[in-house]
Amino acid sequence: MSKGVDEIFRRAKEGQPLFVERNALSPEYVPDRLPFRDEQAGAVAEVLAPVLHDSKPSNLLLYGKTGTGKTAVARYVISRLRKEAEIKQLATAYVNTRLANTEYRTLALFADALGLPQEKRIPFTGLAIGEVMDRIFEHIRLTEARVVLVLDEIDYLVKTFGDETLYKFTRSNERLSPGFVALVGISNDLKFKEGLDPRVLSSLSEEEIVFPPYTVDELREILTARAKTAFRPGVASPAAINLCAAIAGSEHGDARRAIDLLRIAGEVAEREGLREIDDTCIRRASDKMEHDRVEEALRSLPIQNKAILLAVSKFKSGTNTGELYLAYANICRRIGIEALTQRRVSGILAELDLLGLIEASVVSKGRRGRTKKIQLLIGSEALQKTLLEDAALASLE
DNA sequence: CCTCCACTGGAAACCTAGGCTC
DNA sequence: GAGCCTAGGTTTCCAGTGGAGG
Repeated sequence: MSKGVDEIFRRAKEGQPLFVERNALSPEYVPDRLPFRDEQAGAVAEVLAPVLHDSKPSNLLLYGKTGTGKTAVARYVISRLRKEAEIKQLATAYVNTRLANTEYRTLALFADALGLPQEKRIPFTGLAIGEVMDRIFEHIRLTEARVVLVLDEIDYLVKTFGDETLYKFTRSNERLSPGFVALVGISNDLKFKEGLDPRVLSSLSEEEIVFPPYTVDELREILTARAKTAFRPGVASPAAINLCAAIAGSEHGDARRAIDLLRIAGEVAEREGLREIDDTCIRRASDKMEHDRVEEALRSLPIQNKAILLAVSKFKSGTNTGELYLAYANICRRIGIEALTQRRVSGILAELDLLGLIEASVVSKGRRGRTKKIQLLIGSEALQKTLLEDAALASLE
């Protein structure tokens, strides 16, 4: 055991660090220049420019698939805007509505970004949505704040909670003058406008900018630029960068994935004590990303979902809802937790399906009824190993 | 063509944990 | 402290259903 540790330390000491600026490959990093996005950045800047003359800019929608640079462009332009702006009351906020997860928390994060005074702070639960809204508007009115609010993954907000909140935002500005709230919406979903109230739509999409996916060539150039700041010279060869760009490019030009891949490949190479990133590192990084994704998903599951998954893993060749429920109830008994109802278990199975951990499709077996056909999509050994790390399940050894 | 199984999945009610105001 | 609010997970109830076997 200790030999392995020593070995790792020895190698780490001998090998030179490959990174000089690891941050340049982190997801939050906003580079000085955004290659291939000059046009879009310029367009965003043009829309927001009126802020500099203290008037409210048009609301704006940014469209494009994941990893096409929407968020980066928005952040980039906002940071430049802050630099230029002489108005004291300028406030900018960025909220990712999917990460915020609920309407309430989206508003709470927005309020945080505005810096509401201590006694007006939004607690993480307990207030009516309307009350939160009132506090925010009240604050903006009192401080005469000029606010640019970026709502990332706005399609998620609308899809799950409706467009009520957006409607209120778009209608609030009369009351706030001379302050205002300008919205910058970011959406992955090109069709999300269809479900929107026409009044919201016309106000929200006063301006629209579309972000096309990156081509493999563009990805390559982006990676080359990032690699130059991130690594020592010679660490990331053109061939290595090509491969990263190709792997990510085959998944619809997602720059975020490409950058993650390169960073992780660099970490793999560093740990191995290599001088440069080779193909094997990249392949392993690619596997690791997939593996981490699954493991992370497993770990963060509630205990009931874990018990259900564990029950699924007992059936080598698939099972159905009724049979699974018995196995699950048995596990619950053994670890001493209350079993959920079959209705709920059925719902959780659908959630696990959505996460890509199992496949649960409805099949009809004629006289023998209708049920979900359930199949594990990941290795059952790895799954059990990860799940049994949970103290509550450990007694199943 | 009809039946009837073993569920599915929608709807509504309920519960808990948190926080508000008075 | 009472009585109100919310989010989010769960239970209860139940009408609905695809298709193999009759």
